Amino acid sequence: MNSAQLTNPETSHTRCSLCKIRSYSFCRCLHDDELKVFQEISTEKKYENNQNIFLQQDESVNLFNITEGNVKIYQLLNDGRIQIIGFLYPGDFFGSYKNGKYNYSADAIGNVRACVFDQEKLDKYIEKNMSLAKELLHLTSHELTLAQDRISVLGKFGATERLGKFIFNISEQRKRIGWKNNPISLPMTRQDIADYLGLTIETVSREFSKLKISNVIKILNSKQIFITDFEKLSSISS
Amino acid sequence: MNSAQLTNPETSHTRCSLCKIRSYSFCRCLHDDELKVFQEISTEKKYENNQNIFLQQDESVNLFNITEGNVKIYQLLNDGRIQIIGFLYPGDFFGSYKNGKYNYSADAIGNVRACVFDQEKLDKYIEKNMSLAKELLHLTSHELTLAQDRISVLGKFGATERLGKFIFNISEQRKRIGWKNNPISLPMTRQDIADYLGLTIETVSREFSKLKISNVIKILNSKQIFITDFEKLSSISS
DNA sequence: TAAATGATTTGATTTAAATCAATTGTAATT
DNA sequence: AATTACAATTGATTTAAATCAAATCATTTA
Repeated sequence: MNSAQLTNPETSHTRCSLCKIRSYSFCRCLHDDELKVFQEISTEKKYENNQNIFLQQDESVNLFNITEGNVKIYQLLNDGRIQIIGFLYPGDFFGSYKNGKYNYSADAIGNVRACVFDQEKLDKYIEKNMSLAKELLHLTSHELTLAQDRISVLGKFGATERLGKFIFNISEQRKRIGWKNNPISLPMTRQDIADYLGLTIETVSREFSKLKISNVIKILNSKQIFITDFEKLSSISS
Repeated sequence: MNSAQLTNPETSHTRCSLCKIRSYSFCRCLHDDELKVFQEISTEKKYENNQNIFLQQDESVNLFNITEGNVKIYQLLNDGRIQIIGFLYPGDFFGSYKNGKYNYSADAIGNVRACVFDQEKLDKYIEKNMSLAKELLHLTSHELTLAQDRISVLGKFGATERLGKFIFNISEQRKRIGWKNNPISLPMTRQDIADYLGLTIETVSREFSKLKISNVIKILNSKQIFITDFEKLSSISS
């Protein structure tokens, strides 16, 4: 459950240029010649299902970029409650910090590969590459708008709207990264969804059943759902 | 309620160098010689109480930096509900956007002065100034951690914890910008606090009363509160 | 000063979601 | 196939916060 594996260094000289998710990732702004230098400052690591990537209280020394699989980032409140901040997908980067500590913990959902950057090295590289600095600024700014939208969802939406928007957003996100967006797979558990939406597992389950009964979705199995009525789903999601 | 005033251009050549809040603001990273060029790309505007600064559906052409007063940024949901994303103070910048539109609306609370930047001009300036680019990246990244913390509050905290943390945070923030942090003034209305905390005005009012009865705070008047027991307030805020 | 308006507080009732409890479903292990 | 363990669903009850309603307080205006 610990100690991630490094990929074979003999193949790593072409790692970035072969990377399938680069066009969704912050490194998309780099030219081929820049890429050769850039890939020297990161290594690819593998994580298995439920493996912890870092904890909130850890010294924040790395930044991560998902190349394969899903990651959940979450805050543990001091009485044990969990709030999942986000589910991350290939191309997403994570590892933001406050006062030298990470601002959340991160766990792998399923098998995960990620580019791991040393924060100081990345910082030095950014210093010499304005386009990367601007790309990171725009991406972080975009992350901020997503977080702000989520504040509205948690502050004002009811359970039905929350789950509706959750499913709708996942479908949109799948389209964006070029995956099939109809039967969609939900890699996370019901408990994870509940901890993400600020609800309990029972409420989430009931809301899934309501969506099923009102013919908005079909539940193929607990991790595969088919959206029957996009129109209705969209209107439920406010 | 509209059309903001420009300050006298004859005094503006020293505006940035005289600016009292620069040490809390993103422009703090600029040297005196850089400042002379920098202040050419912004103008200072005044807004009065409740005046709208921009709307969510507006084309996002400007970025703002508060020099005086308070601003609330909020999202209007399509059925009229309001979620206040944040209360902003001198030194805070705002105006983040998604797809060319602002991601929220912004109103003045009381009298406000703000530096107004043309987004394109600022972008061009950033291009030539790496330290400003990095400062903005770090600041945006910090904003993101604050938004993530707020997601946890709205997802998992009850009414008592929410108001407790709200008061506690304001006190901390006042300390940070060098203002007195005990009798603290709350420039916003109870309705605003409710819309910020994802509660109703009645619940907020009841929670204020509970804090008063349990001798955590004294309510001097509805907009001035004195914190009697920081220890207890801190523990309530989880 | 009185009237009027708006903001805030307090009380009574309702409701959406949490909690408590049991059951069903699914996958892994022997 | 039976056993175990875990995940998900469904039902009954409780509860925290919303809603509905009225009273109080503060500020502006006549």
